[in-house]
Amino acid sequence: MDFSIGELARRTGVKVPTIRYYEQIGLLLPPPRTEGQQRRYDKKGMARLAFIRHARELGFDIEAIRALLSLQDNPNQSCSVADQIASARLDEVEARIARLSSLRTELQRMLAECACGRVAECRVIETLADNSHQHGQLDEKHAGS
Amino acid sequence: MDFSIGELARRTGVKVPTIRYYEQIGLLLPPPRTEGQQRRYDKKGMARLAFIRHARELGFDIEAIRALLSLQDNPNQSCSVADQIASARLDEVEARIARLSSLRTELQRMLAECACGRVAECRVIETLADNSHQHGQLDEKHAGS
DNA sequence: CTTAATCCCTATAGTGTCTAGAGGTTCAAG
DNA sequence: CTTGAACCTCTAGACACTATAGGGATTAAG
Repeated sequence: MDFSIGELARRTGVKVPTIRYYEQIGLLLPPPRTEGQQRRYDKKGMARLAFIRHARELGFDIEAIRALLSLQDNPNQSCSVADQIASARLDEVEARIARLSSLRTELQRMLAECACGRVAECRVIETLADNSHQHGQLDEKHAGS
Repeated sequence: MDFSIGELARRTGVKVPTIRYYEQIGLLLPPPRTEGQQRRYDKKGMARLAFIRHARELGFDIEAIRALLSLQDNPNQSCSVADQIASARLDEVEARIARLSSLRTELQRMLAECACGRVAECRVIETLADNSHQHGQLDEKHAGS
């Protein structure tokens, strides 16, 4: 009914050192140990790790996950905070898609020219170098693998 | 017509030490200096930096940006080289768009289904806690801030 | 022309999120 | 009871910044 860190890694797809790292930074609670100091996990620990992994996949940063976990831990409060976190993330994702789409168009244009044997006149910089940018925070800095 | 590093930082939203860092790693060419060794930038340098910033926001890593800039820097290089770089980047862009689109879908669904009541019924939390997900690779590792 | 405030310089060290390695210990299969 | 895979801690490295220290340059006011 309980299993080692390697088994947990296999079941969740999170690497062993990463699991230890999450424990170190307090995302995972220290699990019980065997006599020989090896970690033993149960279903609950596994669910928590799966939650973290899924959230990381969606691009939430560690602090956002910490917040989401604390909501999960006391489920009697309103979920508007969770909503807020998720919709902020959605906004980011949508903005990103829009920009990537215009970059895609430009790269396609350059490739099309190239195919015609013309020396591509590269406008990648102009594509993204619009000065109508907002100086918001850059994010997704640390989306994990 | 030319301006200091601080002014450039203000205009592009890239922090001063980051600009110096980009110069150090060769993404930005060393600009001319004043008598007193202070950097002076012009419009062209600014466009290049704005481009780098946007590309980082979109999640390109430094090496990818180096490749994109090299398209810009030597427009006379053989079409096949440019083609290779551009199409590799295009693949990356399209993969990124696909990934973000599915994130968007999932985030939208999470939010739509959340009646915004107690956390206990919160779809956002529930969706993340759902352990029936596949163990795909995490990506977007180097999305910029 | 002096002075003070503000900016800039280099160099080094620290951050977050992992990931990899060394060197040693524990566990489970046989 | 032996052996080999898996575990342990600790340290260091990768990436892309970010902050700090200690000092010099530039600019606006007086």
